[in-house]
Amino acid sequence: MAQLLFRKHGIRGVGVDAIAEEAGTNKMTLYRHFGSKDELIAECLRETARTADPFWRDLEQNFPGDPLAQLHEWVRAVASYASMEAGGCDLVTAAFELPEPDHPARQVVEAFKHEQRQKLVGLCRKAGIAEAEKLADTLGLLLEGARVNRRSVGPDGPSARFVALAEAVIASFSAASGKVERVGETEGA
Amino acid sequence: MAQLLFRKHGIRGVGVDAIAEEAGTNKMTLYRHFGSKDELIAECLRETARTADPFWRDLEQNFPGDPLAQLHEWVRAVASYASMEAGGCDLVTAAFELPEPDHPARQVVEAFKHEQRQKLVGLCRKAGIAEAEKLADTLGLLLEGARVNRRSVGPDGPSARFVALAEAVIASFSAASGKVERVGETEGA
DNA sequence: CGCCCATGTTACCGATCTGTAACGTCCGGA
DNA sequence: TCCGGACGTTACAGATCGGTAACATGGGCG
Repeated sequence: MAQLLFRKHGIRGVGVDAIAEEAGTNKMTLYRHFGSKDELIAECLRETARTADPFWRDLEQNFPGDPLAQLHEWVRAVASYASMEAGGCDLVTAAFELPEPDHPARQVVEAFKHEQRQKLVGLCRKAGIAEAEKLADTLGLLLEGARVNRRSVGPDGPSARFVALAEAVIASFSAASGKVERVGETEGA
Repeated sequence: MAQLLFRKHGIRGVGVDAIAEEAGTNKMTLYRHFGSKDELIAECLRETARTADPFWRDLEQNFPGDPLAQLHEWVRAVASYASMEAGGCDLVTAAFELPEPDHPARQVVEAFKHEQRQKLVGLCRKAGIAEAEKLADTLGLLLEGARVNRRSVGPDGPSARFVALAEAVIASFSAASGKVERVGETEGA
């Protein structure tokens, strides 16, 4: 997958020749299929975005009818998903590296982000959170921040504590929703 | 400032000629001063990082001896700081665009991130927050996520609600610290 | 077999990029 | 006035990149 190359050298730092070689083919075939490097990038991101679908499917399948458990599992799963190095973060990286507002990759990124937010809001709502959108946005930004922080300062920074931080946020929103759960579980420093 | 060009076209999308023209000089002078484009980038980021110093100075100066007020002002200020388009976000962008682990710019980014985290932890501690590091990391990741989200999906996404989300988090940590303040202030959708 | 079409290969174009060389220019200080 | 150092300008080298043209190859199918 070309995403590995993009991650290592940056999208602009990878030539079409390198992509073709990594894909086991050659440049001409790539151009016959995608027409341009920008379209190739967009298709790569579409495929990356699709990796989130089985993720949500497993969530519903492993905890059917228990949205609160799904929410907690969401936290755990996104944290461990490829050590937070893949998925949404690659899309954000692309958005950073391709600032042109009309780049085909940007529509992919925006659609993906909007879709993930909607799913997370729905999960929070079904879990009985009063301020579902507020919690979903908090968790979404926390996750995005964690992924970005990991990429900028390494895996030993604050991103390593994402699960604990997210769980604390969920606990406070659950408490505010009247559902008295165990809150304030603190982990060792 | 070359950061404007970097923001518009990406670091790798801006040639040294363009930087020189924007700086009102020419390429040779830039090379005579910085030696290479990578060093020029690093120096740009160092200067960008320095813009955070007067920010913290103003915080201490406007609310002397009131760390809790400084914490709330921190939230408000980082949200409005250049509409969240500058500062730390440029450093993160650079880290994304320059994946080489030994690039001189990466040390600048890591040092800046670590320094900002230490300052925020200190502020939370002085504000009487029990789990100061936990709150500081939550706020830091929230901010990072908000800046990144704004750059990837535009200013109308979840990043627009950063202040409300951060305030809610601070309130929950304040409540957990025993300081009974007004919590759960909700803003209109 | 003979055809077709997807793929592989090579070479190339034009543009752009980092970085350098050589030379002209100008200004401030002794 | 003279000199030195910083700056400006032009041209260029070497490399890489996106994208294209022309042609060879090979396998599936009638």
